[in-house]
Amino acid sequence: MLLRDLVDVSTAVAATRSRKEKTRLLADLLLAAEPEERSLVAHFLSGRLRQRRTGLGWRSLQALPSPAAAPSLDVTGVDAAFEAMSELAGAGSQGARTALTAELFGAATAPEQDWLRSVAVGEVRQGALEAVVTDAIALSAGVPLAAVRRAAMLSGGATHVVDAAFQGPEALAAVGLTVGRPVLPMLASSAPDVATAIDRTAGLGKVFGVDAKLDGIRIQVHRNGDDVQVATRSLDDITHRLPEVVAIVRALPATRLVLDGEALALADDGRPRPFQETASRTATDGEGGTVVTPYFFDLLHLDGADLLDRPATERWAELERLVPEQHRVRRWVGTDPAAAQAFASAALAAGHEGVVVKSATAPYDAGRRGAAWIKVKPVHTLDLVVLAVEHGSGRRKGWLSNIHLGARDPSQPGGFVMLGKTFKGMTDDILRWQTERFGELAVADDGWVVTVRPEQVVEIAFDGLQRSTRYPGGLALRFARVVRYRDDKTAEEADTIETVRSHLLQH
DNA sequence: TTTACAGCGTC
DNA sequence: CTCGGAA
DNA sequence: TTCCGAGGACGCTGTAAA
Repeated sequence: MLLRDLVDVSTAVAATRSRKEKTRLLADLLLAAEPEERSLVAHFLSGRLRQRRTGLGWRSLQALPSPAAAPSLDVTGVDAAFEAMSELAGAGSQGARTALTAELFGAATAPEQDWLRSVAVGEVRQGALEAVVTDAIALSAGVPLAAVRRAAMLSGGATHVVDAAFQGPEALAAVGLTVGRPVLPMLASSAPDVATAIDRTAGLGKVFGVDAKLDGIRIQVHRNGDDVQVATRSLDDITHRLPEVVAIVRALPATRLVLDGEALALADDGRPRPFQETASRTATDGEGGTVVTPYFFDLLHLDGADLLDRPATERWAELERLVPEQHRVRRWVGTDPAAAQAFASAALAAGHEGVVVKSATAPYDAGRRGAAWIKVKPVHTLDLVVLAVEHGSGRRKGWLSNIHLGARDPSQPGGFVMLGKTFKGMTDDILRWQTERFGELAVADDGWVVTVRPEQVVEIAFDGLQRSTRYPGGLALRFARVVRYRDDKTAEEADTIETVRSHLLQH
């Protein structure tokens, strides 16, 4: 299949907002592909390469050769080129990568170059990613969507099941949980408080569970005999980085199992260390000084029995039989909202991030973010001052979007210290308003960042503070988002860096 | 040999 | 990871 | 309800540049 055909479809998909129309366009292209190309085409249509890393990024794709006049590239050749780049390593590899890039992009027409750059940097914006492609796979193969979805979740993604889908419903149905092949993890939606979470997940009078929410990294552990694998949330294999987790799982009294949990670094007193320490340890090749401790909260398979479709209470019971308490997430089960709230407070007091309220009856819905699991985390707020704002891109082009946030700090030149940026929590109305407002306050514009007079106060919600080497205060906000602009406060009434530091002490 | 930076993954 | 818009 | 896309902070790794 010519790349041109794929790029044309991507352009058409981007041009319509109708999800059904997008699905139809994608399905038609899958049907037009040769059978051996279908999986690759599904990757490309999902906006992803088959290769996990190519070494290509925004920077290295800035300067490109002149585009070709006529299309000639085919999808298999493009995949081969990216594969070659992904295999480059060692001295001189950057030069070789540049040469391969020039060759590939030089053979591409202008629209093909645009698409190639987008897919390489992971920014294909066509209003359709894997979920819509999953619909398209079902439509083009003539099999039920639910069957494709389920197979995709259990095999780590839709692109893995394209061939099975085209073989028919029987082949799809045969795709099950396989020990040793990670499944997409079940996700949690969120609620502002425990009572709301209970209401949404169970309802009054029903049994539900409440898990402590640990601030570490998600791990999915598969064991087949002595063979143990550890996967991250995105199904990356990090087995070699976590030998202590491997040893713990290998010691469990079973031979075949799949566990879901969280791993984190602990202080000597057992309290969790800051997330950054866990992240550092789990991102490091080889054993570091920090030890990570696994805590499991679900069991998907045990010695030949798939537990995915069993109600949560049954999976929890099996988990309790298999895993000793010291490696299980703290869990409360009952019907009393007040007791649940007390458990949540205790979890916070123990240094955890919050809780996850869980349906007692729901199956393990791999890859889904539904009402069966609902996380609740406390929210902090500060009144900060906007120091600058960035021009938006994509659907925010033409608006001033990402704002730079400062706290009052008399010791700093200018009187403010920057704590981070945010683009979250802005409605289109707010975007319109702030575009006008910061236009009035602007004192400089380098084409990307507009510096403004520090006069506008904004109420910012955030999840916590982290140590920063980038920002002069040594602190940065985690998950900052706009709550509202405050026109009732002047910049002199905004929060100070000392107030911010006091938040750190509370935590 | 050391430093800077881009790419990539975690949340 | 969070949030708002849209189907 | 589900999906997408707007982009945040950090830290590790490998290569190029100093």
